[in-house]
Amino acid sequence: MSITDLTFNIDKDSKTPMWLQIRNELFNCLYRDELRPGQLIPNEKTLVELFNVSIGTVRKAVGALEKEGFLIRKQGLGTFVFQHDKSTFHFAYFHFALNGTEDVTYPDVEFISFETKKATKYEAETLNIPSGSNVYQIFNKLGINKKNYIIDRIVISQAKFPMLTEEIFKNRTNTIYNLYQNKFNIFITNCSEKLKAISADKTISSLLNVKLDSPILRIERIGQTYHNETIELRTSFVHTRDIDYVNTQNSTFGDTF
Amino acid sequence: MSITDLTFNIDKDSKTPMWLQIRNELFNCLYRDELRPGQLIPNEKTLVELFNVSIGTVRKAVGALEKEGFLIRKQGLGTFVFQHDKSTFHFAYFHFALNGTEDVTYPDVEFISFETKKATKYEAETLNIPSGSNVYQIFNKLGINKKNYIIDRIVISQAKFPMLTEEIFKNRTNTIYNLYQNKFNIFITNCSEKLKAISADKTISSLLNVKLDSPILRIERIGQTYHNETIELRTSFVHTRDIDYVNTQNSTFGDTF
DNA sequence: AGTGGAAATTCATATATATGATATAATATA
DNA sequence: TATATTATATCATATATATGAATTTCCACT
Repeated sequence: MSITDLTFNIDKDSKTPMWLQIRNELFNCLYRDELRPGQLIPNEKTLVELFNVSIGTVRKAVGALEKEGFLIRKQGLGTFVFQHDKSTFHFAYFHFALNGTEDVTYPDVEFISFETKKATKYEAETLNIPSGSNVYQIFNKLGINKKNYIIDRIVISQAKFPMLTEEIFKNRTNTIYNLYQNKFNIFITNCSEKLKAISADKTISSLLNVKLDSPILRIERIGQTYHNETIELRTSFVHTRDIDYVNTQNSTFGDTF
Repeated sequence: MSITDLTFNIDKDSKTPMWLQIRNELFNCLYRDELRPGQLIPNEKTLVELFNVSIGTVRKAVGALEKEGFLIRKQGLGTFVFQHDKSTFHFAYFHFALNGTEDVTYPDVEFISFETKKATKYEAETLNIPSGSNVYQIFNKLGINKKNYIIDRIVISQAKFPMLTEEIFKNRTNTIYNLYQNKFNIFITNCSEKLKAISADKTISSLLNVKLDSPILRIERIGQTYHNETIELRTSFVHTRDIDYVNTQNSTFGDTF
């Protein structure tokens, strides 16, 4: 089923602007997977016919989704659905820079372990799965310039990643979100992070090679899909002696006004 | 000197689009203070005459500055220059939420101390002032629901805030950035934060009422103006037992692609 | 087979114009 | 005077259209 076979009804008299209706219809196509990551979407002329509006209105709708990051426009080529990739990963979800710099460099990732276990109460609640159901728990070690600073613990529902094995995970040739996207048809669109300072326990101190009770930055990240279904719970334990968690907010505004 | 008295030259043959040229001209008016915080800018028709372009081009330029947060459009009223205010502060620069919630509430602010001192080497470098020159150092205590969780230490150049006194600072009726804006004509437009986990020293532990060596989240925030002149160095020491530093990134992207 | 250039495709910029929505100001009316 | 109505100003949405820029495709020519 191609998107050009669908019919869309834009209500000219609705109180929501036509461009927003079109933006929402396109968004739903992304959500319903009628437009897949990396795919070329119909050109502007086709969209004009599909939605029966003028080209300016189509451009406003597509422009909105582009600003939101769901679409990528390329002059002379076409407009594409965003996809997770090494090139797009870079600054999107990795926030660390060496002391005194602002440069967020690509981390070295080293696999530690992959296991199946029962979800804790918190994990089950967060992932919105039955209490005690199976989850995969994966540990990674991340570093910069050959020095390890971060332990990543990933928890995902087994039910949502049915055929995932340690081999598949380890042998991926791209980012983890790219693996979710390409092998499991799960597309992470937004993340929320909560940071605390904690003391290193025995496990963390040995993994990060720091003293017991050293101050550690703990990041709980929740990765969600288009409609805020929580897919991944990722906890990072960071030794911040040599690196900083960097958060730059340009301009005058936060989330909303 | 009103902006309507100025003449602007938009080069129709330039490789930079006309809308961007207009956006930049308007931005420079903000930067040069020809358009001041809170001020109503000329209406679209006037801008059309001023720049000698069509209304669509003007709207694209203004729209860009609106997205960047420098301008606020109000239908039926006009377009205004953004200003720092209690209402705009709320989510912009305060990132903390009580455990288990996502709600970033307005903090209680309690004044601790105000003093003049010589800048340390790091402070002088960061603020780009001569080593050893005078700075104000201000301590505040921030809390939520009557419980204090955060110690804020503000360092600003005395030279840039010539007549600032403890009284003026304490008696402000709005946010600190509003004080900078209205009394000192200094407008903070962007912030960059660097976070680390550290151990509470004697001072911090007593101020935050925690044990010595408790894990503390330290945030170094740099506040800058339109053209990235660093104005303020603010260090927050946060007891994160009951609160989280929250960082939500909607959509798929970080700073850039 | 390889190269260069023209053509086609697609998004980007820009103009001109009309109508609608929203907030304020001015006016008329009770 | 107080209230309701009308007018005005301003931004928002939408259409129609023309030209430009970037990229790929294709074809003629060597």
